[in-house]
This record gives sequence, C-alpha cells and structure tokens, in this order.
Amino acid sequence: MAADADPARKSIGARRNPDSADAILEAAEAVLVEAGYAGFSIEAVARRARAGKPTIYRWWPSKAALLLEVYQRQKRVDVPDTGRLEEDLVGFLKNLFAHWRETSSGSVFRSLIAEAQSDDTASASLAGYALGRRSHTGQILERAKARGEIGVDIDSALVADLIASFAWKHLLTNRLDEDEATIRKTVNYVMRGIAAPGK
Amino acid sequence: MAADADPARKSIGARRNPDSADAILEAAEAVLVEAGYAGFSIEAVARRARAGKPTIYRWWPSKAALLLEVYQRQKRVDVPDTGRLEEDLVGFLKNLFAHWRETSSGSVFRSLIAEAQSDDTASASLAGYALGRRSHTGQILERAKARGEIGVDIDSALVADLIASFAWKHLLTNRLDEDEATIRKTVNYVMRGIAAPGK
DNA sequence: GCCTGAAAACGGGCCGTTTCGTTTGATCGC
DNA sequence: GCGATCAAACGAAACGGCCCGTTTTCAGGC
Repeated sequence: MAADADPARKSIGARRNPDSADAILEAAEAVLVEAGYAGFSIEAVARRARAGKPTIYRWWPSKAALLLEVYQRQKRVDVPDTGRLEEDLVGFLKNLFAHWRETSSGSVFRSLIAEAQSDDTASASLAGYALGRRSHTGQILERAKARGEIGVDIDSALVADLIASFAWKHLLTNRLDEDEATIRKTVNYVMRGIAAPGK
Repeated sequence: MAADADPARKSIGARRNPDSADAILEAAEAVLVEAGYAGFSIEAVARRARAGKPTIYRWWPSKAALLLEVYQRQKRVDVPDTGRLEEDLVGFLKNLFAHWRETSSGSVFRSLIAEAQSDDTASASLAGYALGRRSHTGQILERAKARGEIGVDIDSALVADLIASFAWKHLLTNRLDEDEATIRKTVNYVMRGIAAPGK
C-alpha cells in the first residue's frame, strides 16, 4: 500500500488527481451493475472509487446528474446498414436487446428511467432523449427513405416512437430474451403499416 | 392479495383487519399523490394512517407489496364500446391518458414501474400484468373480431402490446397531454398494419 | 501565506425490527 | 346466556444501521 503504516504521520496526503472524475464514473457504473439500482448510492460509489463524498458532490449536484453522465458515457449499440429496411430494424432490435442484456447499458438505462420518476433533471433529460429525432430507429428509416424503399411521406418519428416504445416495454418488464421470430413478427407488423396506403 | 371473503376461516384472537387495512391503503395512496414516489416511505404512510409501522409490516412484507395492493385498488379506466374499432382505440387511449393525468392512477403506476426496477416482487407482478391477455386493448380487439370488423387471424396480443407500449412510454416521459389528433394518428397507423395483407 | 481538495464528522431521515402496554373479540366455564 | 379468559392485533416508542447532503478539519502545492 502507498499509505504509511504510522497512524501519527499519515503521508497519503492530498494527491492532485485531475482524472478522478473518470475513476468516479467507472466506479458508478460498476456499482450499478453489481448492486443494481437499489444499491446505487453516493456512498457506495465513493467507497468504490476511493474518493470522498464531497469530491463527488463538487462535480455532480445530485445522484441523478451522476447517473445521467454514466448513461451518456455508454457505448452505443450497433446500428446495422444492410440496405433493407426489415433487416435493419430486426437487426437493430436484436443488437439492442443483446446490448441491454450483456452490457451495463440495460442496467443504466433502467435506472435512469426509474430515477426519472422522482427526479426532474433525469425526467427532462429522458424526455428530451425520447423526443430526439436522432434516434437509431429514425436513422434507419431515413436511410430507407433515401434509398426510395419507403415513401418520404412516412412519419418516421411516429414509427420510430412505436419501435422504441416496444423496446422500452420489453426492457422494463424483463423480456429481453425474445427470440428473433418474435422480434421479426413485430417488425413485420409495423412495416405493414408503412406499406399500406395512408388514410 | 388473495380475495379472502371466507368468514369460516377463523382462529382464536382478535381480527380487526379491514378498517385498519383500508386506512393504511388510503394513506399510502395519498402519500404517493402528495409526495410522489420519492416521498413514499413506510414511515410516511404510517404517520398519515396514524398506524404503527409493525402493523404495516405485518400485512405487507415490503414497500413493493404495499404499492402493488394500492395499484390493484385503483379504479379501472373506462373502455369504450362504440362498435367501431378505431373509435374504441382512440377513445380508450384518450380515457387512459386523462385517467393517468387526473387521478392517482398515473402516480401509482409510474411508482410501480420504478419499484419494479429494483424489486423482484413488483417486477414479476408487472411482467404478469403486461403479459396478460385480459388487457383493455385486447378486449377491444376481441370485440372487433367478434363483430367481424377485423380478421380472427390478427395477433391481438401483438397489437395490444404495441398500443400498451405506446401508452407506457408516454406515461414515463411525461407526455400525457397529447391531443386527440396525435393519438388518432398513431391508432390509424397501427390499424393500417391490421388492414394490410399479412406477410 | 494562501488555496485546493481529501478525509472525517455532523445532523437528519428512513429502514426493518423489537419491545412495550393496551384493546379487541372469539372461546369456554359457569 | 354471560362474563372471564386469552390469543392476536393494535399504537407507540426506541433500537442499530445505512445513507443522505453539508460542514469542518487539515495536509500539501503554489
């Protein structure tokens, strides 16, 4: 250990650590994965990061703010680009479910949604994210429009919202293990809405 | 939990259940509405109900269990039956959003979803509810089938799941104030998927 | 000698539980 | 019948513990 064993002369000192923010964010993510949202406390994060609570509160005003930044650091899920809308949508949902299952992203996103139910900062951020036109599904649909695969008059936001809602509900009800057939059935159904003549 | 309307099930000793249980459930709902999910604690409920904490813990093993029973006591939203599928779906979503906005049901359901992210009991219950075939949207679709308005081969569960996902996401992102036009647009889109020939 | 920043301590709230003394109501002896 | 009895449920208080958000203390760098 770096710390001297002599209690009368603790020489561990106050080392300047400009990158401690990274350590705290990594610790926060680790706590979230290992202990879940219920065990996610500033205390636990500080212990894990070997940092003091005031250090965390200096940079993040609330638990929600820390959670938000952990969320924004997440690696993005792969968005396929196969040249066919159906394959892109099915592939994306498959990737997304696997991503949520197998990385910390699922835990983080679930926690963010839960936190948003009692914290205005998280709620506003989540609403902004959900309303954003840059969602992955939106990109897939825009590409299909550019290829001429679907009409430019299709309401991408509406379709993307439906697909995203489907994914959210599966995340929130622990149904991320759907097989490809189920996902494809839903995608096919939604695509029938695209193909049918507008009303 | 289980409806025990059986007066024959008796043993020795005092049984003053109903009054106190009702008072606690009403207090729990009131706390949830007034203080939100963040302020929903057993302590707060006990204070409000002028009951002791042990009384609450005797009947409900956890916060999630109490939340579940509050949720199950909620008045159900009106399910319209106009004889036309489109009007039924639009009317139901309008009713549902208004119900969530204007009664305590929205707060209770949001809290239940949040709790489900860290409590297995709530999670299992929520998943069961979401999987249930007796959902309101499912009833509307079954009625449309019985009238011959849509084919019996339509996957009601899939369509109901899509509609429910849409509603959930709007609840969770504070977008319950959508006007009828937006709701109708989504319903029309989903109905085009019904009308289009299957693949 | 300031200033930065980590560690420790503080006051407060809620948790889930235990321990009181009291109240209720079904059972049973009279 | 009817009152005594006794188990169960009750409200209240207090507990040890954890975590909150803040404040204070103190060691080193400039």
